[in-house]
Amino acid sequence: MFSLYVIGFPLLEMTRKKIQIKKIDNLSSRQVTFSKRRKGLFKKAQELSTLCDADIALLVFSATNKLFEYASSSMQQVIERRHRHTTVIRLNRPSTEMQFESDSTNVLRQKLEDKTRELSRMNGQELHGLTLQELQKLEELLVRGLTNVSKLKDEKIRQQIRTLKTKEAQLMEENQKLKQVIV
Amino acid sequence: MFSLYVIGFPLLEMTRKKIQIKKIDNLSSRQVTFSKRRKGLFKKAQELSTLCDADIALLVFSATNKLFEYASSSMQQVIERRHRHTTVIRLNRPSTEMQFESDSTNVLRQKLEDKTRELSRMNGQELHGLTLQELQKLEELLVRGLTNVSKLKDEKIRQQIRTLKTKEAQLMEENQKLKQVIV
DNA sequence: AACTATTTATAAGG
DNA sequence: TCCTTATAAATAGTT
Repeated sequence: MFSLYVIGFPLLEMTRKKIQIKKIDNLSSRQVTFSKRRKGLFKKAQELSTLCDADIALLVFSATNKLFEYASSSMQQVIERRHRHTTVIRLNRPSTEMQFESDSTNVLRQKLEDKTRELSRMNGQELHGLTLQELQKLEELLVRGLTNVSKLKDEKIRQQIRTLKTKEAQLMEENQKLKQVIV
Repeated sequence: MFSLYVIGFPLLEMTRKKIQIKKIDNLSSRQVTFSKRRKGLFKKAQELSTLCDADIALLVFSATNKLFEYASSSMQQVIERRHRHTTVIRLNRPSTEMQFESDSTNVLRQKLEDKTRELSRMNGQELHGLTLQELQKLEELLVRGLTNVSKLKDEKIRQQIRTLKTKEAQLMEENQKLKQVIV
């Protein structure tokens, strides 16, 4: 409860401290943190649901593809509710669900046409008929997409740099050894 | 930072205390708490995602049916991933049934699939297989599209403002005339 | 929206 | 995974 301090410095430990929010390097620490924080997150979700009468769904896929989920009512229910919510708002975009089997040629043609138009719009073309609100939605969509793409691109670049640095280190080491053999 | 205590009793306040996790009766307290805790929850979700490389989706419907959502990648992606996870029986390609279909249908299907994937990618999804160069191209495409959309949107907004100002001026003029008639 | 005492979550360590 | 404990973070009640 109470720490012993001398002019702001803890006497007993220096180890427990604030962490940066970035991917934890060490695998086992990452797993431990995942387990702890996941538990905390689920608790918070269910508290919010209870306290404020909110309907909440929480889906967590671990890096190892394990699924953990919580839903205050039922997952299916929340997902469907979201679907209703978003399809009302979306631009005239047919849902992304694939129903290839039952589609006739005409339906396929229609779908293709819709997708083509939507692609055009995301490329900033065929925007004439759109209302201000629809333009705003489209803009948001593009920003989100761009954010994701940029994030991944940066991640890839960083990964490449890491790989190159590792290689560099290996080569330098090898080089050293070779030099020693020569001398 | 430091409270004044006398043998364990706070001298200054007794008000802030632990709450029970049950629905908050008072509406405005409930709303405030909803807002605060929702923010906290979303933060925790995104921290967990970053720290542990987890893919997370969080859906919150307020008691007033307002939707708040967070997804570390994309909502659609996470929901579909869950679908794949939970539906054990999933046939990717019932190829035997395709024998009956005409070529043109298959061609259409292929095209539709391509467009769908392209759209997903513009939404920042399905990016796994892409190379750095492909990501860069995609990013440029998105930036161009976004620029166009934003430009048009801004134009529309300015147009609206001009229209409103014109109307305002007309109304003021009319107003003046009416006043003169009255006086 | 801002403030702060208190509660809660959690990082490091075992 | 569970336990412990110091510290960081969230937040309940108030202004």
